[in-house]
Amino acid sequence: MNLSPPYRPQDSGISREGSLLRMTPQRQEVYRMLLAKRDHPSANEVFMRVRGRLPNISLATVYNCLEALVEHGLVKQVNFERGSSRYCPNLEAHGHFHDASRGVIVDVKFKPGMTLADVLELPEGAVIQDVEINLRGQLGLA
Amino acid sequence: MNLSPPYRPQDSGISREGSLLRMTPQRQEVYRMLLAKRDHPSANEVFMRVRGRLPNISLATVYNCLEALVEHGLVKQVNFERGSSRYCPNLEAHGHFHDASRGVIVDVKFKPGMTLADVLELPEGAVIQDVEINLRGQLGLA
DNA sequence: GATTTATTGAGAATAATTCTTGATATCGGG
DNA sequence: CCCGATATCAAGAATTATTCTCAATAAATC
Repeated sequence: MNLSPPYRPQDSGISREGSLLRMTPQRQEVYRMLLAKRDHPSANEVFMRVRGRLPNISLATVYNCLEALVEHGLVKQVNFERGSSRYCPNLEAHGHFHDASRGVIVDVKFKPGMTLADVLELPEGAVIQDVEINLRGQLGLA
Repeated sequence: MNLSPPYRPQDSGISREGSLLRMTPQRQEVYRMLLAKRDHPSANEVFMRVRGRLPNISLATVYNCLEALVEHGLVKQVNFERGSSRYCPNLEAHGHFHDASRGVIVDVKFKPGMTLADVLELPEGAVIQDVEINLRGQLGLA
């Protein structure tokens, strides 16, 4: 998979879910930025970062790209309370810890072999499509 | 604690957290509605239900009341993706399962004695103020 | 009882996101 | 390779849930 511009049709087809995702220059750059700095940026933050390489990109296009990446399973959308959505390229099952006083969100791993089903009484016969675990608080000193 | 109108000052003082909450007729009615039908209504749904008894209440006041109840720990605010916030009077630690095809949100209990800390590798020394667990999918036949 | 503070209701304002539209770009079939 | 069908883009308008502003009322405090 080639993520460098210029865009060439043969770059298309990145996806982890149903249909293929056409990897346009805009989507490439948005995805690249998410991989480069994994600090859970908002759409607007992605917009500002991406403008360095694509000065003509619009915020609406950033939203479109993020939506496409999320729909194709390359990126996770993270929502804390009613704040703006944030985006995370970590595809492993994990939660998020938000320290508002430091203004950071960090990934929280599962203990090896553990899942939510080990602690929750899931409804009988339920099919789970997606799980979201959000913690709020203060990180330790380190 | 008296939750019936008319409002009398001695009804004040309901709270599970820091300062006391003045239990005005509006807050009473909003809280009463949440307890009466625990289907995780949005602010607007609460507004419509509360109008039966308080025809002059405004949506802004419903938001104010919900905010006050949440701040004082009597009600939990539940957020799914970017939809409107929903409100839940179940104060036990629990998660929420959202079945979009049925349009319902159900509470999901923890297994006895279990907590998130049993499955997550929490950051060393972190102080957790709040936890949110949201599941999306389809409930079983029952 | 007078003064201060909190709450209410009505509507305006805000913020994040989505929608609309016309222009471009890509795809697939012949 | 050319052409119609589709997809994507950018710009700005529109939407939606929520918050803010402010004058009026109510309750708490002095």
